Amino acid sequence: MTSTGEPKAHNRAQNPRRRPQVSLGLLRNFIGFHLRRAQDASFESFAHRVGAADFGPGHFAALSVIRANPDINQVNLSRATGRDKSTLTPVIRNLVKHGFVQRHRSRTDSRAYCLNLTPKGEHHLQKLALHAEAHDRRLDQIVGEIHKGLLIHLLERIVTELEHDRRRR
Amino acid sequence: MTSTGEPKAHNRAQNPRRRPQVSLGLLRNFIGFHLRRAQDASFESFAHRVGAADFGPGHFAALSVIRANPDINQVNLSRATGRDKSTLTPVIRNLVKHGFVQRHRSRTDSRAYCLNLTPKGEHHLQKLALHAEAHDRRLDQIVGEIHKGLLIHLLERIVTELEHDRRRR
DNA sequence: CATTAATGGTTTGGGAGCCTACGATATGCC
DNA sequence: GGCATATCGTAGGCTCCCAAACCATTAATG
Repeated sequence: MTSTGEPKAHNRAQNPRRRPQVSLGLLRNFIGFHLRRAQDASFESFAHRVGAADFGPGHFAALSVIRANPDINQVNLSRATGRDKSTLTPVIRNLVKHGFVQRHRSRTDSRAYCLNLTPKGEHHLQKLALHAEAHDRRLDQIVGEIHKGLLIHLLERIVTELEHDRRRR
Repeated sequence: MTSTGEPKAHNRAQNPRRRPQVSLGLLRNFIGFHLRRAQDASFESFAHRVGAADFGPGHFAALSVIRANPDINQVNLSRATGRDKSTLTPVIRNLVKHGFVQRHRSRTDSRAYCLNLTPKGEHHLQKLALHAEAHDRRLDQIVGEIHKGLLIHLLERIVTELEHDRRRR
């Protein structure tokens, strides 16, 4: 009898306002559930490091990929970061407005834009990268240096395999 | 020169409409990024298995925890599933409306509700669990039986450690 | 060429989630 | 008992995301 909704009065005196012990039931062994929890926690931690004044992780991902792929267009950027292209529209508008990204039409395909970092964007990304590295060092510390490679490998396998499933439908 | 935005005409003939090779840059080694991708992929795969007709993973998580913790209240449920209590309000309303969950006021705390599965809810959860187990078996297959325990352990460590950091702020 | 199909980008609509504020009740401390 | 504080549940507002519809342009096919 766990009685998580009906607290017993007698043990509140021994240990006031303690968190009740809640069982996860079936969820306990489900990878998907733990993925979600870990992702939420990681996101929150990163956002806190960067500070609400700056931008969210989405901006960091976009800047990072744009930097690594000069003249990338928005569809390829969206595929690389795993966000829908329509999600990227306001993000990029913001980055351009702040002068971090410069955008010009492709000369070989007049539908597409070419995205590039401005010097200001480079500088901003470097600043963000400091936070991101600190964040990642903390994660390294948690999972252990030895396991980091394995963890990333497993996560990548999950992504590629499930997307492969999806394509086969 | 990767040229992701300016496709060269001459290699399109050799290999038409292939996906351009995009570098992740700094993101490559960031655990947080891969967590997000894996979570997205897992979520999408699960949702597809269950089918849009039924409910999403959030409902499955709620039902699973309610089943494992009779008379649990909404705050404890929200903490166990990692969702804000206000997020749970419409979810629970839905579950009650469909007759999966029964809700009554606690007799020792008239603010709180006591949540329990109805027989119909039990049956529905069992049906969902079949999908969830198939989904999880696929994930087991991807990460390998050997690594599953380690993966879940690492994900749990990330959650507990980062939440510990948060509490120390 | 002309017509059809595919692609890049934006807009719109809806869902899910968080945060804040609030009313109602409970608890702690005089 | 009486007041301050904490807690349970809900409502409103906001952000983020995806999916579908759409326009403009490009590629494929006859």
